[in-house]
Amino acid sequence: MGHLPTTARGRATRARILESAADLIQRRGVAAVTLDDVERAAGVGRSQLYHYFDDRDDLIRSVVHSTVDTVLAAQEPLLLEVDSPAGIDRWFDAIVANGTRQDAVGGCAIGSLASQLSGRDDLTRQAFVDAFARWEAPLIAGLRRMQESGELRPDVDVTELADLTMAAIQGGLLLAQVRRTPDQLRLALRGARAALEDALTPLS
Amino acid sequence: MGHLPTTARGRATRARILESAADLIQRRGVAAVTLDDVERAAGVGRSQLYHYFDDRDDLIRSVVHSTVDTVLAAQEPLLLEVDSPAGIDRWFDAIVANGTRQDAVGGCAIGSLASQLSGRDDLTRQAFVDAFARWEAPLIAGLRRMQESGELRPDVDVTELADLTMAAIQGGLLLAQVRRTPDQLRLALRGARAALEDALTPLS
DNA sequence: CCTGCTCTGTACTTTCCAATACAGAGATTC
DNA sequence: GAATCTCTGTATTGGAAAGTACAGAGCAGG
Repeated sequence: MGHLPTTARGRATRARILESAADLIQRRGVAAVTLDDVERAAGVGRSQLYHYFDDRDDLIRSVVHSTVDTVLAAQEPLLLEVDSPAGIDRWFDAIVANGTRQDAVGGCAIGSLASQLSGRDDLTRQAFVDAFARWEAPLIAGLRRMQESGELRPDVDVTELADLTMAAIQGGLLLAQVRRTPDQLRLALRGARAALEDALTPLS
Repeated sequence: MGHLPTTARGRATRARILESAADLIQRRGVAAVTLDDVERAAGVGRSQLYHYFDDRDDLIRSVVHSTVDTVLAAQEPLLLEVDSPAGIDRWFDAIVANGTRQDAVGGCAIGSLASQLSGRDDLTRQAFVDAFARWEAPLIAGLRRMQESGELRPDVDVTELADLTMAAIQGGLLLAQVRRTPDQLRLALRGARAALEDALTPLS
């Protein structure tokens, strides 16, 4: 890992590099982004890149971590409320809305990176394992609260339900990316929603 | 597109190039595969590559088409029988088995390519739209037969059910690739299976 | 101010890899 | 069996992009 900045200016520069790189990668894919591109987009020189990052691979890894943090931070408020059907609906709606943004190519920022890079080395793959685990944790916690409060049948495995939901999200986003329409994402989420419905306790 | 081979030897060489390239790409990702790699793996010289393909991009496009054909051909016998719960189970089992193969990194050959390349140009993206459509068609047809025979409720939208299933498969395979375990794939498919179960006519 | 640090700008070197050139081997037709 | 295709091997070129060198600017503490 390259030098971490100590001054405010340094932090701003490093952040700007990561932001630009993440944006470019998100749009064009990891392979199609050169260091020159990043420099131009971030308005920095070559020396800055190598001041803050060891090499290109280090930059990519940093982008992965940064992207994961950004995505999770953006969803955090919603993820804390996934302990009711209504809360889950709000979360799903946000995912659909995000996947429908005009500027977005569609697809999941994390999922896209994962399928591009998880075959690279085990360290990188592990980063995605962690990312998905962090993403799933609040969902599992929310479902567990629902189970404890009696909303969810006690015999359902909440981790399985969460895994199933994550798979639906990822698959839906991938197909939405290919077809450039959120329809299939909506359907996939509806499927996950149905699985949740099944796990609810029959109306008391 | 480069010259199509006219002799048996030529066909064998072209096929060997495509096979090696597809294998390398599947394992390392499109970006990490060089023409030298392909040459070495296929045991051919540089001139062969440029004899059968215009340039690198043409080779990649050809790999995409070839991969789609291979995957669909491999599943064809099972896909023709997805007109009963048992047939669908057999299909799902095959997908899980395929994702669990020792040599396979996991992930869907088509899905991985799609998320790497669908952002490239519209022509490439369209290839994946077609691929998924071709893949989904026999499933839709099977479900429709089930509906006509009364096995499936008449009010369910079979294309929605098929879309949902494809999303589950893709998401499950992506997560299986990241976690290197088929567990999540199995769960995702179980979710799709449950959605199907819901659509069956209540036991007569 | 001056000393030592972090940070930045530019020009250069090196490596890698796609693409080409060209000659030679193998096949096919008449 | 000569002529002309298709196919193959090796060596080279050209360009792009990663990585390096080094000097200079900005900013702290004494």
